[in-house]
Amino acid sequence: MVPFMIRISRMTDYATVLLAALARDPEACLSAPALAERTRIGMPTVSKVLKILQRGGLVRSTRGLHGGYSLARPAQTISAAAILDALEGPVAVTDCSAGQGHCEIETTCGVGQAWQRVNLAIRRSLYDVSLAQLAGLDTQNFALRGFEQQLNPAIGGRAAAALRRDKSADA
Amino acid sequence: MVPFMIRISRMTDYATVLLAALARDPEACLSAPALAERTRIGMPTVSKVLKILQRGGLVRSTRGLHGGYSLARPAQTISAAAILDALEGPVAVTDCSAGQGHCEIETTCGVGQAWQRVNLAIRRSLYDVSLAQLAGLDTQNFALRGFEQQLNPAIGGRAAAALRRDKSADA
DNA sequence: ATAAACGGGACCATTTTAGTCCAGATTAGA
DNA sequence: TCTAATCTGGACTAAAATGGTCCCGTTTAT
Ligand code: FES
Ligand code: FES
Repeated sequence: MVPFMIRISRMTDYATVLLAALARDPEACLSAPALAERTRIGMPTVSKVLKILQRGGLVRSTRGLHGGYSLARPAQTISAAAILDALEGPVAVTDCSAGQGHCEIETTCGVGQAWQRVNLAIRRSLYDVSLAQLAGLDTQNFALRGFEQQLNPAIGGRAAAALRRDKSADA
Repeated sequence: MVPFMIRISRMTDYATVLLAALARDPEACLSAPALAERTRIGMPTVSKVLKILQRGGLVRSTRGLHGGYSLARPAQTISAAAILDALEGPVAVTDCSAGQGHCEIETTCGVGQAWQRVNLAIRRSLYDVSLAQLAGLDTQNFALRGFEQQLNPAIGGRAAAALRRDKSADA
C-alpha cells in the first residue's frame, strides 16, 4: 500500500537524468545542446540545471567553442544526497533549530530531537545510493529483494518520463 | 554540515503540534478553539488540520455541544509516517512507476529501482518514530547520541515556532 | 574575427500552498 | 423544543514556490 514519500522536484529529476547521461559517457565532454537532444529535455532548462550542477561541484565545465560538461568525479562517488543538496539547496532551516540551542522551550520540545533523528536516517540512506546505481550502471542494487513491490516509486517518475520521451518522441 | 532534507509542509507541522497537544492529554476531548488557544495557531487553520487528521483516522471526533477531538489510538502507536501520509496525502505517483511494470525502457532504467530503495529506507525510518517521541513524552530517543549536532533539523522548525509563540505571545 | 559554448540573472506564467469563511449537520442541555 | 457550541465540507482568495524562457556578457578553438 502506501504511496510516496519524498517529493522530488522536477528540476532534481532532470538533474538525475542529465547526470546519468554523463555517467554513461565519461571522458566525453557533452555540450548542453547535445545533452538536450539525448534527454529530450528543453534546451534552456538543460542549461539551467547544468549551471546549478556546476556550482554544486558535481560536473566540470569547459567553456568556449567545443566546450561542454563532464562529471566532476566518478559516478560511484556521487551520492543521491549530493544531488539533492545541489538542487534542492540549503532550504528549510526554518525558525528555531539552526543547530545551536536557542530554544527556550525544552519543556515540550523533544520534537526537534525526534525530527533530527528522522532527518539523519533519511540522510544516511541517501548517501548509500550512488549515481552509478541511479543510472543503472552499477547493478549491485538488489537491496529491494524480498520486499514485494507493493509500493510505488513516486520518486524518479519524472526521470522515467524523460527517458521514455527519448525513445518515443521522433514523429 | 549540510542542511535539511525532507521539506515538511507547514500544515504537517501544525498537525504535529496539534497531535502532540492531544497526546499530552489523552482521555480529554479538546475542541478546536481550545486547541487553537493552547497552540497559538490560527483557529480556522486548526480546524482545517483537525478535519484532515480525522479523515486520516488519526483523531476521533465528537460532534455537537461539548464536542471535540482526541487521539484515535495511543501516541506510541502513531508513527511519523502515518502523520505524513494523512497530511501530505497520496501525492506524487508521477508518470511511470505506479507499481506495475509498464516501463518499456528497461535498458537505461535501474533508476526507478534505486529510488525505490531510497524511498523504502526513508519510509522505514519514518515508521520508527512515534508521536509519543515527537511530543517528547517517550524519552527513548537518544538515537542521536554520538552524532555531533552538526546538522540542522529544518524539519520540525515550524512546530517549534508554534510552541515558542505559545510561550511568548501574550503582550 | 567568428562562431559555439558556458555563466549569471532577470523575468513571467503556472501551480501549489496557506489561510479564511460560510452554510449545513449534530448534539448536550435548558 | 429551542439554543448554543461543535464538527463537516467545500469554496474562495492571497501569497509563495516552481518551472521555463530569454538575454547579454565572457570564454575559447579555429
Ligand atoms: S521508467 Fe518506470 S521504473 Fe523505470
Ligand atoms: S524548539 Fe527548537 S529544538 Fe525544540
